[in-house]
Amino acid sequence: MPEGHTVHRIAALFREVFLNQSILASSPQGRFRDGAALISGSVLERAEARGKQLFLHFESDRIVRVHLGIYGAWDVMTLQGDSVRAGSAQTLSLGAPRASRRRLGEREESFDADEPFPPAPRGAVRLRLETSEVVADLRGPTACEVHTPEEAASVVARLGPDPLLDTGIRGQREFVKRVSSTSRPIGVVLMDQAVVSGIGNVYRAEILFRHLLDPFRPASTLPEEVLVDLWKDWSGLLADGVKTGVMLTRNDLDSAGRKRALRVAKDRYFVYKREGLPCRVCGTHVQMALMATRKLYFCPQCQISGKASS
DNA sequence: TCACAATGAACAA
DNA sequence: TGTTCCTTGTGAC
Repeated sequence: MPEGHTVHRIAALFREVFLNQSILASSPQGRFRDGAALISGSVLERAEARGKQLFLHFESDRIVRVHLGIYGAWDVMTLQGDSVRAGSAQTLSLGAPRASRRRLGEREESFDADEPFPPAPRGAVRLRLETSEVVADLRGPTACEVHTPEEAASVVARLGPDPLLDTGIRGQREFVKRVSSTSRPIGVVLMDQAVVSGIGNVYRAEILFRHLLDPFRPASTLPEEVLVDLWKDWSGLLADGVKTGVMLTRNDLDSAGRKRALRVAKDRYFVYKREGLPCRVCGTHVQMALMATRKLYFCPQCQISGKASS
């Protein structure tokens, strides 16, 4: 996934292309046929992200909640250039108009494709949202459901603060309170969406490294100033991820290195998926351990044994 | 062709 | 703690 930054980008893109428009909804795959029928033809009134959850508010108090899970993705295709003309039957009969695709999910890409618009669904499309100029295909989500406002509210109520929504001191206080009230390992707690929204397996490992924290240390033993730093760091990383579409967590790069890392995934991280490779700071081999059923990467020197006994 | 991993989380026991 | 679900791309054969 699609960690928190991806979902905020999707919400922003949907506001850009779908807001206040009547949307055709369908489920080419069939597994969301009833839900799609409930909303099809109605106007999208709001599109919002909270952590990893996307909420699409349609008329008549119908809210579609989408959670991409570990490999869900949206494929968004828009007509380019003379979009209105290109979409007309007359132009279509002349040949395929040019479409632009943008995928937002486990990997983002954009490319041009010479194919008719709207393109035929490829693969298992759970939900297709469509106007005359834009098609968005959803594949592989963990959750895609139509909610009442009450049901949506109860989902939101179970989520920890999101730095993009809970700005200022309130979000920070809520984060500090929720983290410090549990003795579970900080590496587990950062992944818990009831504690803080939007952090996934990549950001978890990278944030812990950036603060030279032992992932196994009980959260309740961390000083408040460390927790404040963690919150501020997550806020900055999330904002940066939303802006660039990339999880670039290294803060040891010059501008050329940063530019390269935006292109090359292997250059983006301190420890994530770098098991056995030398730590970028101390050269010790990065280790991997399972934590909260997920692969956790860390530097045993920087984060555990090498730390001053503070 | 096939096994497997992947940025996630709900559920059972 | 372990199992299950969702889908696709990759890399080994």
